[in-house]
Amino acid sequence: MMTKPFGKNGDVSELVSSLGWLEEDGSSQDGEESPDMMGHHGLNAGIHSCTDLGSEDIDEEEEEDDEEEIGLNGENAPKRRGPKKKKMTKARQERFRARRMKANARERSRMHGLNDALESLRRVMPCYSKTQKLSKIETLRLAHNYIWALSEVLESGQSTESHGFVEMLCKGLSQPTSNLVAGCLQLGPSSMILNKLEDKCGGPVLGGVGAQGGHPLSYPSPGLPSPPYGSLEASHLLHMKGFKGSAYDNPSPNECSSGTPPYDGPLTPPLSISGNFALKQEHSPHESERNYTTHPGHHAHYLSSHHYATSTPGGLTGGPQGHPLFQASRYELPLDVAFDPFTPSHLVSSQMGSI
DNA sequence: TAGGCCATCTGGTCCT
DNA sequence: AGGACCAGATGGCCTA
Repeated sequence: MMTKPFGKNGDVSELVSSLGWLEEDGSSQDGEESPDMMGHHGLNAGIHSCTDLGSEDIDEEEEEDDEEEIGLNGENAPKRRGPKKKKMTKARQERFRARRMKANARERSRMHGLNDALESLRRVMPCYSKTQKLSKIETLRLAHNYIWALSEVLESGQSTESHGFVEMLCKGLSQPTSNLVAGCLQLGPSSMILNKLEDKCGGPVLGGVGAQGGHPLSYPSPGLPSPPYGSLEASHLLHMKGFKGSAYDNPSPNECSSGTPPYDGPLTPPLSISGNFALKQEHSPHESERNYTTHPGHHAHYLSSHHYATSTPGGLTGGPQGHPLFQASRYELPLDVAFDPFTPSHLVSSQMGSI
């Protein structure tokens, strides 16, 4: 397992040793579940945790000191005052290990449950592919956008086939994910919007297009750990170009300027979840599993070399030319990618009905 | 090689 | 006391 020496975060070995993690010769007790794993953590955490653990077991120490206590300082060492120095007897080590292993198993199980839930969420996302999984963060963002977009549909009656709908879905997503979503939607180019945006912003849109092959609507996102996060909020696009009456008339605090956080926090959707969605319902429940077989050749390569959508900066257009929503007229999708904005709706509507 | 994403381990905190 | 939840740390894997 993880075998990393102490020292990166400070000298923990002394602390560990004082607690009995190390044998007298200083070697680690055991391998996989060795408590020396604590040394991997920050020094502060390590210190606190170790000392806490020490005090925690003081009670039982009384009963075991007799059996295995080893004089660390030798026979002639002066007796120390104050609280007894904690020693990790073998029995305690065993108990600790058992406890820790149990906790680890629980934590694993918990995380697996979380991942299962995330996978369930992926399946009801507008764009689902078994092989090209959305990353966790992208899944959550897309889910957020999806709810938001559907709410907007209810609120304004906007078509789910509009560019705006896709733009809502893509808001704040990484370029690859945006490409995936837009590609799945099979939307044609919309250079008009792009051009107008460029006019407004006085140049290539936020450095996203051309040279770096970024999302035409993307802009730098210094605050986020992940790559090209940040497609320009759809509302910015349409609002500033006078798309009155659209779903994007809601004011946005952001303008067409640099430095705007790509995922600007709460996009509180209108809470219009009381009724049923008036969406296309003709898809069978299994349609989300259908395959798109547009360009199998490319797909094979794509699928073999990309696991997560977010790890494909070139996106589904397979190149540096940017977002297919505006720049491509055809899309290369993974073989098993399944998208339509309506497929999940049968799930949504059925679930909404119970609300 | 750097960066992104992930699983896992771990200790702390809170709750029952 | 034990479990759930959380966040930090770490290493592995993969891709550009």
